[in-house]
Amino acid sequence: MAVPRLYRGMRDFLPDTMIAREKLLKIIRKIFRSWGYIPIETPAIELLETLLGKSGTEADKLIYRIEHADGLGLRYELTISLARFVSMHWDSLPKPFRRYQIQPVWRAERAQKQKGRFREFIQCDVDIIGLNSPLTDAEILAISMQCLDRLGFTDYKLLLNHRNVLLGLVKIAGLESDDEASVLRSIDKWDKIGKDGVRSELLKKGYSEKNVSKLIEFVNLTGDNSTLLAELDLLNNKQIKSGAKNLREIIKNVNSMGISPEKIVISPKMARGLDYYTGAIFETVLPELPQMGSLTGGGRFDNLIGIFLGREIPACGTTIGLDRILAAMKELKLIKNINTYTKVLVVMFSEELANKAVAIAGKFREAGIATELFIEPKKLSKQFEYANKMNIPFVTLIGEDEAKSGKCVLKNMNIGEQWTLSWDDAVSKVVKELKEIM
RNA sequence: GUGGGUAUAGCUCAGGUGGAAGAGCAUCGGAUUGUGGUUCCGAAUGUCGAGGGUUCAAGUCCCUUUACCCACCCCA
Repeated sequence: MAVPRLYRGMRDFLPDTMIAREKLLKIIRKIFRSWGYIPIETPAIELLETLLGKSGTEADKLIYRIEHADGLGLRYELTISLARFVSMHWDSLPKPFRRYQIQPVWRAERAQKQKGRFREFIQCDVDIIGLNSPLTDAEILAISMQCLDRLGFTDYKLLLNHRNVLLGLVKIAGLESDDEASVLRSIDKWDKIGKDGVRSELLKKGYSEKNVSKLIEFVNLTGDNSTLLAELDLLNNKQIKSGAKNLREIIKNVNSMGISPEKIVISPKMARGLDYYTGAIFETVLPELPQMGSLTGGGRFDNLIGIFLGREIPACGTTIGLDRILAAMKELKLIKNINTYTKVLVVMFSEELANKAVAIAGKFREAGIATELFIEPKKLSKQFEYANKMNIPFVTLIGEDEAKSGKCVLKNMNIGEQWTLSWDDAVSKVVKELKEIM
C-alpha cells in the first residue's frame, strides 16, 4: 500500500476553504472588472531564459526547474510572464492595456511551509501597461485598498515609498555601491530587526560607521505623510525631490478617486525585494499580524518590458496575495464557515415517492436555487440532521399526504417553522426569503 | 540551507521520578418508526511518527531518521 503524502508546502483544499476562497476571488475579480481591467492567462511553464530575464540570481533559487532538455521552469510570479506576453502581443493589445490575471505560482522556498507562506499559491495581479501618469499608480493603489476594504480588513496599512527616494538617500549617505539592492534589503528589515539590527547588518556588509549612521538617520524620518515629504525635500537632492513629488501626486489622486488615503503611510524604510521596480513601490501589511508579511505588493516597473521588447514601455501594477489574505482572514476570524452552496435539501421520503422528490428538486433548480436531493430514503431525522449540519437553510419534503394533495412541506431550518404549500408557492417563498437573507 | 521546538484516536491535547494507553470534540447507533439544533444512553477507534539501543519492563531514557511548527533568508 502506498502511503498518501503531500509534497511539503503543497496543500489540499477542503470544501469549506474552497468556498471561502471562491468568495474572495469573486469579490476581487469584480473590483478588477469595475475599473476596466480585462483578463489574460499565461502558461505555468516558461522557458528559464524568460524567468531569469532580469532578476537573475535572486529569483534563481526560487524557481522550480523542470527536468527537461528545453530548459524550463515553473513561474514564480506573474509579472515576468506579463512582460513576455506584452512584448509578444504588443500590436494586438489595446493601449493602454489594463489586464488582470489570477493564477497560481510556485516558489521553491528553502524553508518549509510557515504561516502564510506556501510553495504553491494564487496571485491576483492587476497592471496597467503604457502609462506613466501618477494617476496610474494611484489607480493601482486605490484598487488594492478597495479589495482589502471589501474583504473586511479594517486595520491594514499601505506602505508607500519611491525607488528614487531610497536610492537618493543611499547616495547622499555616501553608501553608493554596485550592490545598492543589498543595502535596500537591509533597510527593509527595519521593522523586524530594529534600528540597531539594520545598523549592524550594514556595518557587517563593510560600510563605514559614519555613512551608515547618516543613512539610518535619513531613513528614520518620521511624521505624517506631508511633513515627511517636506523633510525629504529639505535634503535638497534632485533624485529624492522627484520621488517625493511623485508620491505627493499619487496620494492626491487616490484621494480624488474617493478612497480615503488615511491608511497610506509613507515609509522611507520599505524597499521591496524584486529589483525591477523603477518608481513608486507599495505593499499592504497588517499591524496585528506582523509575521504574516505583506498581503499585496507592487510598484512601477518602467523598464521590465523593455528587456523583451527592445524599447521601454511604462507599467505599474500590484499583486493581491489571495492565499495570504485567506490565511490572514482565518487568523483574524474574518471568515464565515460555509460548507455548502445548497439552499434547499429535498428529502427522500420513500422509494415510491422518489419521482416526486426528483421532480420538485428540478422545480427549485429551474428557479435558480441550488438544490440537493438526499437520494437514500433514510430516517427523516437523519435527513434533517444532514441539512442542519451542512447549514442548508431550507428542507422540502413530499410524503404520502402531500403527494395526495399535490403539495409539499417547506421548512425554514433557521427559524424552525414549516408550511404546507403548493410546489410553486414553495419555490417563490424560498426565492423571497433568500433575497431577504442576502 | 542554518538554529530551536513538536510528534499519543479523525481533531485538540492529557499521560511527575520507566511498571497493563486516556479526556473533550467529531463519528456511528439508540431514546424519538413524518422532522435537525438541546439533552440522555450506548458503541467503535490507536503499530504512542519510523528504525535501532538500554532495561526484567520504554509512550516515558539514549541514538538515528522522517514529517510538521517557529526563527533566519526571501516574499504574496
